[in-house]
Amino acid sequence: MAVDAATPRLDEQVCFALHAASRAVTALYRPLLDDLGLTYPQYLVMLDLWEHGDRGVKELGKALSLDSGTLSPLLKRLEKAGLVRRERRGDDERSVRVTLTGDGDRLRDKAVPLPGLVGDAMGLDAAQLDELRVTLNRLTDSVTRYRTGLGS
Amino acid sequence: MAVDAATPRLDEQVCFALHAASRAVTALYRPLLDDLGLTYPQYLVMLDLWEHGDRGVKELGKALSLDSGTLSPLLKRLEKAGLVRRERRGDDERSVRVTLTGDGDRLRDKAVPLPGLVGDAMGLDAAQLDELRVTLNRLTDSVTRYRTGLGS
DNA sequence: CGCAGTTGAATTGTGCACAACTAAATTGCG
DNA sequence: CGCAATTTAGTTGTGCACAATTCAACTGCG
Repeated sequence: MAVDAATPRLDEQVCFALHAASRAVTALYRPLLDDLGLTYPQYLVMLDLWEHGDRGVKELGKALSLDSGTLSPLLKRLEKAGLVRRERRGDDERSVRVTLTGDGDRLRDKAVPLPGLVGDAMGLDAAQLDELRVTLNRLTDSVTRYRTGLGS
Repeated sequence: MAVDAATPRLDEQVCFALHAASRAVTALYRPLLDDLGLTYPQYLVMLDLWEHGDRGVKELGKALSLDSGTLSPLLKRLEKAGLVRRERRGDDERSVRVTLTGDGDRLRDKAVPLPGLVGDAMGLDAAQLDELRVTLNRLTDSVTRYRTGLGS
């Protein structure tokens, strides 16, 4: 074999395929989310709030794997847009509770059709999408465990 | 069915699984790439240069799906780190040729083991990784075509 | 009670992603 | 040739990702 046989090739890297796919999907969402006045990460936060209604910053961070350095300014922008309220909890002044406003709650209706549209554009059938999601979640779990110490 | 049956659920979204997986893999690379003095996007650029040796900014952008707004400052940082040279072409002064320096070329050896390490951490066997890569590339193509006009 | 240690959010700083715009070089057409 | 249209990088501005730090609020232990 040639000496450079081991040189990593860009188009063979799963990591690059992952990176590219993620950016492509975000780019597909962008014009749709523009109509709702949201960015993609803001949309993920709203999805969580629509589902759970009432969250601490810490809880959001855990659900989305984001830290306060990302969430704090993002939540301030959502607050400025009138979609959420942020208030210190009475029982623990350290923690901030994030709540949907009326506008934030109503925005949900406009968001309902998005996943269907995006799913269609992916060019995979329901079974393939399901399998992909399962595989990606396994990969994320595995990588995260690996990364956070435990070797397996 | 309940009125909220259609509310998109975060953990059912393929887009979120993609986003989370991509960030988890980048986070796994980070400490490894720190040893090479590279960030993950810089590593992708170096992969392309190790493979092709000599590239215009435009070519890099096409290969990595990045525009000059991202690449220009990134390439300047690589130049400052002594890994690449940037020079205007003689025959077309608009275009900038990016070349590896000796240090940039030598760094390749240190990068060879990375994909193997990361592949292991993903917890999937070779066949699953291969299938995942193919599926992601199909998805990216499909989404990109959809996004850039042609409906199919 | 008092204080060390922990926890939760925010801030700061670096770098990427991308849209919108600028500016220079080149191409091609009348 | 002369100029409009195109091509190529770079710049500016906004927002996300994340490390490192700060600070206040809380907890628990002596």
